[in-house]
Amino acid sequence: MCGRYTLTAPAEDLAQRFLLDLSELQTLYQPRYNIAPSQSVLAVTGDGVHLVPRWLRWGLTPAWSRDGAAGPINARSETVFDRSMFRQAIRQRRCLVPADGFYEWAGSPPHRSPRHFSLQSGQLFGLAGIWERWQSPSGDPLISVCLLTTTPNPLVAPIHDRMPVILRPEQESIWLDPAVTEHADLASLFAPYPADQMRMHEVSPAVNDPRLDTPECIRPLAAPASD
DNA sequence: CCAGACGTTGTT
DNA sequence: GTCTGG
DNA sequence: CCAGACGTTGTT
DNA sequence: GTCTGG
Repeated sequence: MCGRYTLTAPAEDLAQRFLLDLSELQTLYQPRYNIAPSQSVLAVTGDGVHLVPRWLRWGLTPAWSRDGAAGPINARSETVFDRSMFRQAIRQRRCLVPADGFYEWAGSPPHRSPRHFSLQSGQLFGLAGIWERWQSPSGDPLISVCLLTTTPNPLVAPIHDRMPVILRPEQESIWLDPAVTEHADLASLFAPYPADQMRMHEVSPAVNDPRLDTPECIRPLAAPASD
């Protein structure tokens, strides 16, 4: 699945890749090496014409929530159209969550071993997300987001049995098109991203602590000697 | 009909 | 063990 | 996802 | 709000 990710690119690259206004982005954006659930994350939504950046809480709080508690951080793409909790959002409130890497943990406690996955090109990519708005009895609306997951590709499979849905650039306009609401028109987007275009390396368990948010999080562990 | 849940992951 | 917070 | 708290009363 | 279970 996807419970941590990175967005380390400079604001200029991010603005160019997702067609966002740089000056608007710069007011809140800073590179992140350890983005965790419950935090405010950058998402890109579409109104059919423009791309709109939003800062959303990671952990979906549906409109009918009584207390506004954070909900699921992931939704299974295989069943997202069937679940009442996601039904409205998957049809009407899809978004991209910009990232340039994500973490998965291998093994069982107390020997869990984190890995960082990214594109071989090093480029930014868009994770498939859905969002919801919850209105507190008194106060500002809470807007939250949830990331879709799918089956792992051969690179991820040895580490985990799920991986996030990564959209290819040519799929992004379909994903963000409000006129598209049918499962049949979106199901093909949920395929695992090709393994031969991705890379992985082991990182320090220091990334376990969500308070650490530095380049150390993505630094490859020294590879074991091999000759 | 009403009541109550509504999600995923991983681990034991 | 389970829930909350980041 | 992992880390850390998990409680009340009364006092400062 | 919407779906499932009784």
